[in-house]
Amino acid sequence: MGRESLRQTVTIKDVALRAGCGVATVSRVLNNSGSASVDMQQRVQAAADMLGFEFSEVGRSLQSNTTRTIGCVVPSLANPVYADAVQGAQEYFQAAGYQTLLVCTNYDPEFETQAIRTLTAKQVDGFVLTVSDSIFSEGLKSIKSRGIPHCLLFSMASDDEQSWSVDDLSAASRVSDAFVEKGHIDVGFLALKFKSSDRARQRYQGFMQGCYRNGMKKPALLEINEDSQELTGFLKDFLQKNPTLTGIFASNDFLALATIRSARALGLNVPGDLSIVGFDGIEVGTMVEPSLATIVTDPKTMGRGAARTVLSVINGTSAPVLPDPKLTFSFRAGGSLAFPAAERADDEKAATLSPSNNPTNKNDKIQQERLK
Amino acid sequence: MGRESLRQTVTIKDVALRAGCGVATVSRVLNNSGSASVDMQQRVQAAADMLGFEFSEVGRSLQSNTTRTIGCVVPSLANPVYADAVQGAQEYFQAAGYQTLLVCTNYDPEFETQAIRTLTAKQVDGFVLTVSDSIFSEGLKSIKSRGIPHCLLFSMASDDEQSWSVDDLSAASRVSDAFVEKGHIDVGFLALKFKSSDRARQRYQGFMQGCYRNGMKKPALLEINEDSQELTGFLKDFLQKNPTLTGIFASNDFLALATIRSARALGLNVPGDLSIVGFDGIEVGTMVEPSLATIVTDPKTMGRGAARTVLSVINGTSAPVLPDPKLTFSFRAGGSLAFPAAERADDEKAATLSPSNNPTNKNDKIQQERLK
DNA sequence: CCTCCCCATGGAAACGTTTCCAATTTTTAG
DNA sequence: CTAAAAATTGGAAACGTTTCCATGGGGAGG
Repeated sequence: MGRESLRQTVTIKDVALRAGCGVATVSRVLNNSGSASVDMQQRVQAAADMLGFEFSEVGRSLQSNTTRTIGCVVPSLANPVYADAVQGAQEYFQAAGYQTLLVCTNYDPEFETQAIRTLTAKQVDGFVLTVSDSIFSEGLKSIKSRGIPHCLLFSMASDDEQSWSVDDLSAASRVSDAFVEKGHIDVGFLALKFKSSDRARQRYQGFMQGCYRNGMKKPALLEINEDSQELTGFLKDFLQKNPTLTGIFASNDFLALATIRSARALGLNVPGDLSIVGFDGIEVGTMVEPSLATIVTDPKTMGRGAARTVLSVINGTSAPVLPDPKLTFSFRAGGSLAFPAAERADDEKAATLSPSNNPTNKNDKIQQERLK
Repeated sequence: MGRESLRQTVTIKDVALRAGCGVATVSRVLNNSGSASVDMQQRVQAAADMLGFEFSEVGRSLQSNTTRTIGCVVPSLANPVYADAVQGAQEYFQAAGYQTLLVCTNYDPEFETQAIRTLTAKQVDGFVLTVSDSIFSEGLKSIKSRGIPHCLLFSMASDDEQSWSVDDLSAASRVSDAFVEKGHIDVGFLALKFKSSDRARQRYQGFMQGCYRNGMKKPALLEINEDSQELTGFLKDFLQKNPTLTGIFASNDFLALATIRSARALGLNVPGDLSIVGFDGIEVGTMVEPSLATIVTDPKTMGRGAARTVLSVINGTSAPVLPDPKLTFSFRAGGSLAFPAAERADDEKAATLSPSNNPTNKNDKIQQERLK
């Protein structure tokens, strides 16, 4: 097509020519490094302005062996947890003069490896990443072996690295407390993409431990892989196989909301027939009726934290202290969790009215504040 | 600190040395360009593997004047519309071998300008952007004047450029139809950050036109700037100033959900005392009770489309055809919109039961399918 | 056996910067 | 006024690629 393929780009040479000096001088003036006479400064400035000159970061990168670019690898932006975390990281990087190269892996480990390889070739100065399996991740291995500064996000860290993440184990355990407080003994765990998510597995494990500790039954696991379209069918089967179940802990809030919908479609009353607890604490959880009982987290702070850590490694400054694991989450009560129907008569009012207006447990709220 | 600042990076020279040949040969072999003997190919391959060589994209970029990187500028990822659009664009770019440099402007025009400048310096090959004002955007001007391939996303395009966006005008007008069908005459418009969003302004204008066409009152405008914390207070004032209002069109779904919550906090019944309609069609809108009446859009497709357009400009291939404006949205009925209380008695059942299970208007659904 | 071609190969230039160093000019001190 | 010190300036190398071009060798056709 009629495309002018040569985008005229004005370089430091053009400026030097226009200003009648050497390129070294232009570089010094425009970077405020080294010395230059007032006259020369003006000539160079004028020439640069006239030509609309901008430094080419590519040339600079080649020379400085630095790109001021960070690779950011997350499973998906469809999950607001990651979207918020990325936003937090990006803002911090931007403020520090770094750009963010984003890749979504769609929870595919192979894709993750490939993406990390590409970003490495692009010479990113560092990485912030959520890997699907921090032990077996090829990409993470390669990053480590090359000694590229990095920080994990929502992934388990081994001893020699840092991770900003929610204490999934404790948080899930806390959920079992919430269930037992409301008299639930027999509850299930529902996860999407259990196989390819460290997080979901951690939560299940923590939940199992908590249930054990609280003397509850070992939670049955329902694992779905497709998008939640057919959730209703799966849920039906699940409930038939586990007829004594009174509650479900879903591994994230969307799944929890979808579960509420599916439960209703099956003619069940939430929380009367089935209590639901989510994980993540997305905002809409407070807007729905009944409000969603959930673990609330602060993804933006996590993202920002990971960004801080990476930059501290790059700059050789001291790393920010990771938050106390116990403060990385809090439990938010909500109308979706209440006493099972049999014992429910006298609690109905309290369960459906009070949590929706003031859903946050006071202690937990304080914790959450201190995290920021 | 004790940081090994020199990350040993193995270059093409090292490979050449190891393989006992010139750098040109290495380049040819590893790129499969030009010819090379079988023996040489093996030696080079072996050397490269042994050293763990990867091309430096920086060196390549300098040489080829191409970075295989696209700048992606959006207001925020906190809004799932943009998050989805970015994800769609990123996936398409990734598949085509391009990386995505992400910047969130937080709706700040100055920041937007700055970000575009930075990305330009980084020599991105193209841009996908949502600008806050497509007419006055400094950044957009500079992109155009430099002739950098770009495509707008959710922004009004001038004659000489392309934009993948929802037809806000028609969509908002369609909302007025929905209101009037349910017997509303006097409704308001609620927007967040009205000033700095093309979109909100377009929607208001379309809504006004639609209301006029339908013989409704001119919609009152409530504009809030802070995050929705104090929405309840603002809403109270607004309703007191406009006591005859029976419905509110919120400029996005989150705002709509927040409005429902605030309305309830004020003791109002939704939709009985106040009907609410949103915009965007986020998924949770179908999960809440009452389900949210809204305009549904397909941000991921939009993002992917913008990506396609940009790449077509870069490659000089023919641009994809933009979707018919009428197919960029559809109206989804929902329990949050019903006849006002006075006339509501006999519609109550239909309004609260039917839409929640099968919320999509049939015609609109077909349109939506064809958009993909 | 002699040409002529084609294939294989490597040297060197170019891409846009920064920075070292040497050369020249200006300033300062004595 | 002179010498030394300081400031100013430009040339050139280096960063990691790709690609143009020249060189040399081997095979095919005569």
